[in-house]
Parts: sequence; structure tokens; C-alpha cells
Amino acid sequence: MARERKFSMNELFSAAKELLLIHGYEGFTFSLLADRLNVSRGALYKYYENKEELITDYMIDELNQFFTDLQKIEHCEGFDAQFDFLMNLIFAMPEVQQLIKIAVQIPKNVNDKVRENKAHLDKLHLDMYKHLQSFIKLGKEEKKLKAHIANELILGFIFQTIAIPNHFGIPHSEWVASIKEIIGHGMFTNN
Amino acid sequence: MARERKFSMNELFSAAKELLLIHGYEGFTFSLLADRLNVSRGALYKYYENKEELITDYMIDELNQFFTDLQKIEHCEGFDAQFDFLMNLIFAMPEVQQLIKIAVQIPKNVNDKVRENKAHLDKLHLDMYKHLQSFIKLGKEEKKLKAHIANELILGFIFQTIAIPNHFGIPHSEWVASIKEIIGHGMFTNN
DNA sequence: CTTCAAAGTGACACAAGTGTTACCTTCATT
DNA sequence: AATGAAGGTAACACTTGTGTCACTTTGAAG
Repeated sequence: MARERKFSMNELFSAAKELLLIHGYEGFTFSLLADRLNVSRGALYKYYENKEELITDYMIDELNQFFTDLQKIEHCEGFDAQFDFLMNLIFAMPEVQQLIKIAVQIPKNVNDKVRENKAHLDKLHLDMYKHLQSFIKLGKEEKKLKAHIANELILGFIFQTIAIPNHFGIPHSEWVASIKEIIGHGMFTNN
Repeated sequence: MARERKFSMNELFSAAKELLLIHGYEGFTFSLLADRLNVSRGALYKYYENKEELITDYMIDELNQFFTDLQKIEHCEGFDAQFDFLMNLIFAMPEVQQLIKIAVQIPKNVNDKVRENKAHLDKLHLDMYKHLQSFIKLGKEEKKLKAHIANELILGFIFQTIAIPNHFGIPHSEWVASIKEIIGHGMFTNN
């Protein structure tokens, strides 16, 4: 190395994340990012040719982290424990879903690096999905999950719920407990 | 009138809607919209000073329509019928939730018209919320809805579910039926 | 058939984002 | 202490979006 960097890769990624969540893919610019990092715009081009490369690189990092955590689900014995583990994980990283949506918007025909990164993201996504499939399968084998509901929908439902805006500031523990209850047993009484 | 317009207000709004859903608020431009309507960009400035005015105007139109439909919920007797009505309505206008999210991003300090429009949108939003509150209240009075789950969450849950992506193309009727079941009775079996 | 107001156009000046490059700064290595 | 590779800057040329305005086109009303 020759000179100390003014920002670490972690700082860059976390700044990118913030800006992406606030402004969305089309509103994300190198100028915004450079300002946030107190660096000139040109400096960013030392690392990335364009915003697509940067964003996809960051997303791979984020998804890898999520996937690594997710794989620990296998340390949990039985469906109930795994369900709890998954809910906690999802609530700990609530932005992941939103970021995946943004990832879809990135055009892949920018250059080879971006194409490669997008392929990598697709693979990560698919691997995650396969992993979760076996979680669902376990639930159905243990007769804990209703067999006639499509796996797709079960997963979608679980992931979607974390995006419900808690606007009125209901305490987090109550919020999570209620969501678990609705997912598991619904919002209707059993009359 | 002096000359036939090349586009109706409906065409303008529906073009705006498409573009907003594809590109998001920051990616939405007058150039895109003008192209889509086969009109010069300048023509749009005859009607709106900037995109914020246009977007908020469109959103008021969209929300008004939704709200008008929603009010028909009172023609349904009892909670069960109202629940069904609401689910059908939400599935018929699945973009409304996404559009509301976009509306939040619009800065209100552009000019008076935009401030006014945003206030109008807030009022519509609040009115809708109040209306739905009484639906929830009814459900709890009839002891159909679990009393200990916050109204906020119940509403959030119902609205959020329509955003679950049906990526694998499960037939719509099965999809809707399963979602109603999960919302009502959960995805767990009753062992 | 003239009038004129609404509808639409194209060009201008400006602002903001992009990608590149010549150049300066820093600091570990020698 | 000199060197050079990596980090960083600022300016340039270019593209895209914005808001405005003088101008043309259209068509109903007089």
C-alpha cells in the first residue's frame, strides 16, 4: 500500500446502503456518495467504473452476510426452533428485502463486471431460496405447516411481513410477537 | 376550447402511473412522460410547473378512486362480508400501496400547489385510515378479530400481503384463497 | 372568413450527473 | 533521501434533465 485511504470498504458500503434506501437506484449518484464520504467524486472511479458495478458489489457483500447468517439455521433442531431463528434474523436485517427489489432494477448490459455480478447475485438468491425450501419442507414433514399452501407463498409471506411499517411506534417486542402469532395462527379468533 | 388536446387527463395519469412504478420518483422525468404521450416536453408545462405537482395531482386522483371504492364497504353487512370486500378491492388495485410509498418521497417545499396537494393526500390517507379503523373495530366487536393485536398491525398486514410477488405464477384464485387463509388462520396446522 | 384563446413546438440557458485525465500527495520500500 | 505505486483532486467535455419563452397550429365562436 502507498497511502492511507480516506474511507474503508465498509464505510463505502454502508454509505451506499443508506443512499440506496433513501433515493432508490435511479436517485443514487456518485456525487451523493462522494459527498457523504468527504471525498472527491473522481476518487470513487479509482475503484468502480460506474454505479452499477459499485451497487452490485455492495449487494453481493450484503447478501453474502445474510446468507452466512441464514445457514446457521441448520444448527437449530426442529421446525419451531428454525422458525424462530428465521424470524429473528429477518427482523435483524429488515432492509435486505428492499435491497433485493432494487437489485432487480439494475441493467445487466452495462459491462462484463456488472453482468458477472448480477449472475453472482442470482446464484446467491437461488441458493438462499433452496436453503429455505428445505426449511419449509421440514415444516411440512413435521406437519407444522399447512400442506396445501404453496411454499412460494409461505416464504413470501414471512419475508414480506417485516416490511410492514410500524408507524405508530408499537414496542418492538410486542410488534414481533404479534407478527409471529398472525403468521402462525392468523388474526381471526377460533370460533 | 380552442384546439383538440393530443392527450386526455386519463392518458396522462395512466402514463404517469406506469412510469412511476417502473422508475420510481427520482427516475420519473418530464422527458419520459412526454415521449410516452408523443408530445413535446414543453406541452406538459402548460399544465404543470414541475413533476411534483403532476405526480401529487395524479396521486390524489388515484387515491380518491380507491377511497370511493373503499367506502362501498359499508354496504356489506357484518365483518366477514366486509373482510372479503376489502381483500377483493386490495387485489384489484395492487399498486396503491407502492404509490403511497412513492408519495412520501415527494418534497413538499417545492411550491404552494405541491404543499396543498400533499396536505390533501395526507387528509385522504387519514380518512381512509379512519374508515378502516371502524372496520377493525367491527371485527373486534363481533369477536372475529383477536383483540390483543394492534389495529395498526392488522391493517398493515392486510395491505402488505398484496405486495408478495407471485413469481412462480401460482393461479390467482389459489393465490388469493391461500392469502386469505393465512391472514385469517395462519400457516400453522392446529396441533 | 376572421379572430383569438388554447394547444403544441423548438430553442435557449442553466443545472446536475458521467467518465476521463493530468496532476498533486502520501508513505512504505530501498 | 529518493522512488514509485496507490490515493486523491480538479477541471474538461459530454449527456440528460429543467424551466421558460417566442412562435406556430388548430378550430369553435362571432
